[in-house]
Amino acid sequence: MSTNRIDIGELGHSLGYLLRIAQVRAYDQFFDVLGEYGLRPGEFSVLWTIHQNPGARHGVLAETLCIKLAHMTKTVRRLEERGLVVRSIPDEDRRAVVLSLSAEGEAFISEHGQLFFGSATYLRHDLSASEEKELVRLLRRFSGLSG
Amino acid sequence: MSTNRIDIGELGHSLGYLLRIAQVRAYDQFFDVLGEYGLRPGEFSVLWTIHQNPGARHGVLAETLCIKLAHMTKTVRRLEERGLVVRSIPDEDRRAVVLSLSAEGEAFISEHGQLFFGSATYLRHDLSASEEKELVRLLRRFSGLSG
DNA sequence: TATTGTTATACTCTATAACTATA
DNA sequence: TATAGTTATAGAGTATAACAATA
Repeated sequence: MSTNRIDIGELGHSLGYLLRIAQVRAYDQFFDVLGEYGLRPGEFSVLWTIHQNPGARHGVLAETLCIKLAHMTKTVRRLEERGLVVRSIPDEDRRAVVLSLSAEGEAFISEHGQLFFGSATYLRHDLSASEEKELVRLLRRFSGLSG
Repeated sequence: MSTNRIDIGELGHSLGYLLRIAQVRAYDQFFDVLGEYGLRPGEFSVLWTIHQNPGARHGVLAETLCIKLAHMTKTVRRLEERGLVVRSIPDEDRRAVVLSLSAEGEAFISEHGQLFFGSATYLRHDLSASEEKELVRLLRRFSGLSG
Protein backbone atom coordinates (compact mmCIF):
# COMPACT_ATOMS: atom_id res chain seq x y z
CA MET A 1 0.00 0.00 0.00
CA SER A 2 1.28 3.43 -0.87
CA THR A 3 2.51 5.43 2.10
CA ASN A 4 1.62 8.83 0.68
CA ARG A 5 0.53 11.02 3.51
CA ILE A 6 -2.62 12.98 3.02
CA ASP A 7 -4.23 15.76 4.99
CA ILE A 8 -7.71 15.73 6.48
CA GLY A 9 -7.73 19.48 7.19
CA GLU A 10 -10.49 20.86 9.43
CA LEU A 11 -11.97 17.39 9.78
CA GLY A 12 -9.30 16.62 12.40
CA HIS A 13 -10.62 19.46 14.55
CA SER A 14 -14.33 18.86 14.10
CA LEU A 15 -16.25 17.72 17.12
CA GLY A 16 -18.36 15.15 15.30
CA TYR A 17 -15.37 13.39 13.80
CA LEU A 18 -13.37 13.47 17.05
CA LEU A 19 -16.26 12.08 19.08
CA ARG A 20 -16.48 9.19 16.64
CA ILE A 21 -12.72 8.50 16.77
CA ALA A 22 -12.64 8.71 20.57
CA GLN A 23 -15.64 6.42 20.96
CA VAL A 24 -14.22 3.77 18.67
CA ARG A 25 -10.96 3.95 20.59
CA ALA A 26 -12.73 3.56 23.94
CA TYR A 27 -14.73 0.66 22.56
CA ASP A 28 -11.57 -1.12 21.35
CA GLN A 29 -9.87 -0.66 24.73
CA PHE A 30 -12.93 -2.00 26.48
CA PHE A 31 -12.62 -5.26 24.56
CA ASP A 32 -8.85 -5.43 24.95
CA VAL A 33 -9.15 -5.38 28.73
CA LEU A 34 -12.61 -6.80 29.39
CA GLY A 35 -13.32 -8.93 26.37
CA GLU A 36 -12.32 -12.04 28.29
CA TYR A 37 -15.40 -11.70 30.50
CA GLY A 38 -17.68 -11.83 27.48
CA LEU A 39 -19.59 -8.68 28.37
CA ARG A 40 -20.19 -5.78 26.00
CA PRO A 41 -20.19 -2.14 27.11
CA GLY A 42 -23.96 -1.83 27.04
CA GLU A 43 -24.37 -5.04 29.00
CA PHE A 44 -22.09 -3.75 31.70
CA SER A 45 -24.04 -0.49 31.90
CA VAL A 46 -27.25 -2.43 32.40
CA LEU A 47 -25.66 -4.71 35.00
CA TRP A 48 -24.31 -1.72 36.89
CA THR A 49 -27.62 0.13 36.85
CA ILE A 50 -29.48 -2.91 38.18
CA HIS A 51 -26.85 -3.11 40.93
CA GLN A 52 -27.55 0.54 41.78
CA ASN A 53 -31.35 0.06 41.60
CA PRO A 54 -32.32 -3.46 42.62
CA GLY A 55 -35.94 -4.12 41.73
CA ALA A 56 -35.99 -1.63 38.86
CA ARG A 57 -38.40 -2.40 36.07
CA HIS A 58 -37.49 -3.40 32.58
CA GLY A 59 -39.05 -0.35 30.93
CA VAL A 60 -37.73 2.23 33.39
CA LEU A 61 -34.23 0.88 32.92
CA ALA A 62 -34.54 1.09 29.13
CA GLU A 63 -35.80 4.65 29.33
CA THR A 64 -33.04 5.75 31.68
CA LEU A 65 -30.26 4.26 29.57
CA CYS A 66 -31.81 5.32 26.25
CA ILE A 67 -32.08 1.71 25.12
CA LYS A 68 -35.11 0.59 23.12
CA LEU A 69 -37.35 -1.89 24.95
CA ALA A 70 -36.85 -4.52 22.26
CA HIS A 71 -33.09 -4.23 22.63
CA MET A 72 -33.28 -4.26 26.42
CA THR A 73 -35.11 -7.58 26.26
CA LYS A 74 -32.20 -9.18 24.40
CA THR A 75 -29.58 -7.57 26.62
CA VAL A 76 -31.26 -8.72 29.84
CA ARG A 77 -31.81 -12.15 28.35
CA ARG A 78 -28.06 -12.54 27.81
CA LEU A 79 -27.28 -11.36 31.31
CA GLU A 80 -29.82 -13.83 32.65
CA GLU A 81 -28.37 -16.72 30.62
CA ARG A 82 -24.98 -15.82 32.02
CA GLY A 83 -26.42 -16.15 35.51
CA LEU A 84 -25.76 -12.53 36.48
CA VAL A 85 -29.31 -11.20 36.54
CA VAL A 86 -32.60 -12.50 37.94
CA ARG A 87 -35.96 -11.55 36.41
CA SER A 88 -39.18 -11.71 38.36
CA ILE A 89 -42.83 -10.86 37.84
CA PRO A 90 -44.34 -8.76 40.63
CA ASP A 91 -47.83 -9.74 41.89
CA GLU A 92 -49.07 -6.14 41.86
CA ASP A 93 -48.62 -5.91 38.06
CA ARG A 94 -48.10 -9.18 36.31
CA ARG A 95 -47.24 -7.46 32.99
CA ALA A 96 -44.06 -6.00 34.47
CA VAL A 97 -40.61 -7.50 34.89
CA VAL A 98 -38.42 -6.42 37.79
CA LEU A 99 -34.71 -7.04 37.79
CA SER A 100 -32.05 -7.74 40.36
CA LEU A 101 -28.56 -9.16 40.40
CA SER A 102 -27.83 -12.73 41.38
CA ALA A 103 -25.12 -13.36 43.97
CA GLU A 104 -22.84 -14.03 41.03
CA GLY A 105 -23.82 -10.70 39.48
CA GLU A 106 -23.02 -8.83 42.69
CA ALA A 107 -19.70 -10.62 42.89
CA PHE A 108 -18.92 -9.59 39.33
CA ILE A 109 -19.60 -5.95 40.18
CA SER A 110 -17.47 -6.04 43.34
CA GLU A 111 -14.65 -7.68 41.47
CA HIS A 112 -14.63 -5.71 38.21
CA GLY A 113 -16.40 -2.42 38.99
CA GLN A 114 -13.04 -0.71 39.51
CA LEU A 115 -12.03 -1.55 35.96
CA PHE A 116 -14.90 0.57 34.71
CA PHE A 117 -14.98 3.48 37.08
CA GLY A 118 -11.96 3.34 39.30
CA SER A 119 -8.41 4.59 39.01
CA ALA A 120 -7.52 1.30 37.27
CA THR A 121 -9.98 1.92 34.45
CA TYR A 122 -9.75 0.09 31.15
CA LEU A 123 -9.24 3.42 29.38
CA ARG A 124 -5.68 4.28 28.45
CA HIS A 125 -4.83 7.84 27.44
CA ASP A 126 -2.35 10.64 28.06
CA LEU A 127 -4.68 13.00 29.87
CA SER A 128 -3.78 14.19 33.34
CA ALA A 129 -6.29 13.59 36.13
CA SER A 130 -7.53 17.17 35.92
CA GLU A 131 -7.78 17.04 32.13
CA GLU A 132 -9.83 13.86 32.36
CA LYS A 133 -12.13 15.49 34.88
CA GLU A 134 -12.56 18.49 32.59
CA LEU A 135 -13.27 16.22 29.63
CA VAL A 136 -16.01 14.49 31.65
CA ARG A 137 -17.49 17.87 32.59
CA LEU A 138 -17.47 19.13 28.99
CA LEU A 139 -18.99 15.92 27.61
CA ARG A 140 -21.78 16.07 30.20
CA ARG A 141 -22.49 19.67 29.28
CA PHE A 142 -22.33 18.88 25.56
CA SER A 143 -24.89 16.11 26.06
CA GLY A 144 -27.18 18.20 28.23
CA LEU A 145 -26.60 16.07 31.33
CA SER A 146 -25.65 19.03 33.51
CA GLY A 147 -26.34 22.74 33.58
CA MET B 1 -44.71 3.34 31.61
CA SER B 2 -43.74 3.91 35.20
CA THR B 3 -41.99 7.19 35.83
CA ASN B 4 -39.94 5.98 38.75
CA ARG B 5 -36.63 7.77 38.64
CA ILE B 6 -33.53 5.65 39.02
CA ASP B 7 -29.91 6.52 39.52
CA ILE B 8 -27.01 5.48 37.30
CA GLY B 9 -24.34 6.49 39.83
CA GLU B 10 -20.73 6.68 38.65
CA LEU B 11 -21.80 5.56 35.18
CA GLY B 12 -22.90 9.13 34.49
CA HIS B 13 -19.34 10.33 35.07
CA SER B 14 -17.49 7.58 33.25
CA LEU B 15 -15.67 8.56 30.10
CA GLY B 16 -16.67 5.49 28.09
CA TYR B 17 -20.38 5.99 28.75
CA LEU B 18 -20.23 9.75 28.10
CA LEU B 19 -18.35 9.30 24.83
CA ARG B 20 -21.06 6.94 23.70
CA ILE B 21 -23.88 9.31 24.69
CA ALA B 22 -22.18 12.31 23.07
CA GLN B 23 -21.50 10.41 19.87
CA VAL B 24 -25.08 9.22 19.54
CA ARG B 25 -26.26 12.77 20.12
CA ALA B 26 -23.91 14.17 17.48
CA TYR B 27 -25.02 11.48 15.06
CA ASP B 28 -28.70 12.32 15.62
CA GLN B 29 -28.08 16.03 15.09
CA PHE B 30 -26.18 15.28 11.91
CA PHE B 31 -29.25 13.58 10.46
CA ASP B 32 -31.63 16.23 11.76
CA VAL B 33 -29.79 18.95 9.86
CA LEU B 34 -28.16 17.11 6.97
CA GLY B 35 -30.33 14.06 6.47
CA GLU B 36 -32.11 15.76 3.60
CA TYR B 37 -28.94 15.55 1.49
CA GLY B 38 -28.83 11.80 1.85
CA LEU B 39 -25.22 11.68 3.05
CA ARG B 40 -24.02 9.87 6.16
CA PRO B 41 -21.26 11.20 8.42
CA GLY B 42 -18.66 8.78 7.08
CA GLU B 43 -19.56 9.61 3.50
CA PHE B 44 -19.09 13.29 4.17
CA SER B 45 -15.69 12.64 5.75
CA VAL B 46 -14.58 10.76 2.65
CA LEU B 47 -15.97 13.46 0.35
CA TRP B 48 -14.16 16.14 2.32
CA THR B 49 -10.87 14.29 2.34
CA ILE B 50 -10.97 13.75 -1.42
CA HIS B 51 -11.66 17.47 -1.77
CA GLN B 52 -8.55 18.16 0.32
CA ASN B 53 -6.46 15.59 -1.57
CA PRO B 54 -7.58 15.31 -5.18
CA GLY B 55 -6.01 12.25 -6.81
CA ALA B 56 -5.65 10.35 -3.53
CA ARG B 57 -5.71 6.59 -3.80
CA HIS B 58 -8.43 4.36 -2.50
CA GLY B 59 -6.20 2.51 -0.04
CA VAL B 60 -4.42 5.58 1.33
CA LEU B 61 -7.75 7.22 2.00
CA ALA B 62 -9.01 4.14 3.85
CA GLU B 63 -5.86 3.98 5.94
CA THR B 64 -6.00 7.68 6.86
CA LEU B 65 -9.65 7.60 7.89
CA CYS B 66 -9.38 4.22 9.65
CA ILE B 67 -11.94 2.69 7.30
CA LYS B 68 -11.50 -0.87 6.12
CA LEU B 69 -10.82 -1.22 2.39
CA ALA B 70 -13.92 -3.33 1.88
CA HIS B 71 -16.05 -0.65 3.51
CA MET B 72 -14.35 2.13 1.58
CA THR B 73 -15.31 0.40 -1.67
CA LYS B 74 -18.98 0.59 -0.76
CA THR B 75 -18.75 4.17 0.50
CA VAL B 76 -17.01 5.42 -2.64
CA ARG B 77 -19.42 3.49 -4.80
CA ARG B 78 -22.35 5.37 -3.24
CA LEU B 79 -20.62 8.72 -3.70
CA GLU B 80 -19.93 7.83 -7.32
CA GLU B 81 -23.55 6.79 -7.93
CA ARG B 82 -24.62 10.13 -6.49
CA GLY B 83 -22.39 11.84 -9.03
CA LEU B 84 -20.15 13.50 -6.44
CA VAL B 85 -16.97 11.48 -6.94
CA VAL B 86 -15.04 10.30 -10.00
CA ARG B 87 -12.91 7.15 -9.95
CA SER B 88 -10.08 6.60 -12.40
CA ILE B 89 -7.38 4.02 -13.01
CA PRO B 90 -3.90 5.52 -13.37
CA ASP B 91 -1.70 4.19 -16.20
CA GLU B 92 1.35 3.89 -13.94
CA ASP B 93 -0.37 1.28 -11.71
CA ARG B 94 -3.48 -0.22 -13.16
CA ARG B 95 -4.38 -1.99 -9.90
CA ALA B 96 -4.96 1.32 -8.18
CA VAL B 97 -7.99 3.62 -8.07
CA VAL B 98 -7.51 7.36 -7.71
CA LEU B 99 -10.33 9.60 -6.61
CA SER B 100 -11.40 13.13 -7.26
CA LEU B 101 -14.56 15.18 -6.89
CA SER B 102 -16.84 15.94 -9.81
CA ALA B 103 -17.90 19.53 -10.38
CA GLU B 104 -21.06 18.60 -8.50
CA GLY B 105 -18.98 17.25 -5.61
CA GLU B 106 -16.96 20.47 -5.39
CA ALA B 107 -20.18 22.47 -5.46
CA PHE B 108 -21.56 20.36 -2.61
CA ILE B 109 -18.49 21.08 -0.51
CA SER B 110 -18.58 24.83 -1.21
CA GLU B 111 -22.25 24.94 -0.38
CA HIS B 112 -22.41 22.74 2.71
CA GLY B 113 -18.87 22.66 4.13
CA GLN B 114 -19.77 25.41 6.60
CA LEU B 115 -22.48 23.20 8.09
CA PHE B 116 -19.81 20.72 9.09
CA PHE B 117 -16.91 22.88 10.18
CA GLY B 118 -18.03 26.47 10.28
CA SER B 119 -19.68 28.63 12.88
CA ALA B 120 -23.05 27.41 11.60
CA THR B 121 -22.27 23.78 12.35
CA TYR B 122 -24.95 21.15 12.63
CA LEU B 123 -23.96 20.55 16.25
CA ARG B 124 -26.16 22.17 18.87
CA HIS B 125 -24.91 22.38 22.44
CA ASP B 126 -24.50 24.76 25.36
CA LEU B 127 -20.72 24.99 25.34
CA SER B 128 -19.07 28.38 24.97
CA ALA B 129 -16.63 28.86 22.11
CA SER B 130 -13.66 28.41 24.43
CA GLU B 131 -15.20 25.31 26.03
CA GLU B 132 -15.76 23.77 22.61
CA LYS B 133 -12.15 24.49 21.68
CA GLU B 134 -10.97 22.86 24.89
CA LEU B 135 -13.19 19.84 24.26
CA VAL B 136 -11.63 19.46 20.81
CA ARG B 137 -8.15 19.69 22.31
CA LEU B 138 -8.90 17.09 25.00
CA LEU B 139 -10.52 14.67 22.55
CA ARG B 140 -7.52 14.93 20.23
CA ARG B 141 -5.20 14.25 23.12
CA PHE B 142 -7.37 11.38 24.36
CA SER B 143 -7.24 9.80 20.91
CA GLY B 144 -3.51 10.29 20.50
CA LEU B 145 -3.89 12.76 17.63
CA SER B 146 -1.73 15.42 19.25
CA GLY B 147 1.11 15.59 21.73
C1' DT C 1 4.75 -14.07 -5.18
C1' DA C 2 3.00 -9.57 -3.32
C1' DT C 3 -0.21 -5.77 -3.72
C1' DT C 4 -4.68 -3.27 -4.85
C1' DG C 5 -9.08 -3.40 -4.75
C1' DT C 6 -13.80 -6.11 -5.04
C1' DT C 7 -17.17 -9.37 -3.71
C1' DA C 8 -19.39 -12.47 -0.47
C1' DT C 9 -20.59 -13.48 4.01
C1' DA C 10 -21.59 -12.79 8.65
C1' DC C 11 -22.20 -10.61 13.07
C1' DT C 12 -23.45 -6.61 16.04
C1' DC C 13 -26.30 -2.79 16.94
C1' DT C 14 -30.42 -0.65 16.56
C1' DA C 15 -35.19 0.59 14.77
C1' DT C 16 -39.97 -0.69 13.69
C1' DA C 17 -43.94 -3.23 13.83
C1' DA C 18 -46.78 -7.15 14.94
C1' DC C 19 -47.88 -9.90 18.75
C1' DT C 20 -49.09 -11.78 23.73
C1' DA C 21 -50.45 -11.08 28.27
C1' DT C 22 -52.21 -8.22 31.69
C1' DA C 23 -54.50 -4.01 33.43
C1' DT D 1 -58.75 0.18 25.22
C1' DA D 2 -54.08 1.01 27.09
C1' DT D 3 -49.74 -0.67 28.86
C1' DA D 4 -45.49 -3.95 29.57
C1' DG D 5 -42.82 -6.66 27.42
C1' DT D 6 -41.54 -10.15 23.53
C1' DT D 7 -40.68 -11.72 18.99
C1' DA D 8 -39.75 -11.08 14.09
C1' DT D 9 -37.76 -8.59 10.61
C1' DA D 10 -34.86 -5.38 8.45
C1' DG D 11 -31.21 -1.88 7.79
C1' DA D 12 -26.67 0.30 8.79
C1' DG D 13 -21.97 -0.47 10.18
C1' DT D 14 -18.09 -3.13 10.21
C1' DA D 15 -15.01 -7.35 10.15
C1' DT D 16 -13.00 -11.38 7.67
C1' DA D 17 -11.89 -14.15 3.96
C1' DA D 18 -11.94 -15.57 -0.79
C1' DC D 19 -11.25 -13.68 -5.15
C1' DA D 20 -9.57 -11.12 -9.63
C1' DA D 21 -6.38 -8.19 -11.75
C1' DT D 22 -2.00 -6.23 -11.92
C1' DA D 23 2.76 -5.60 -10.39
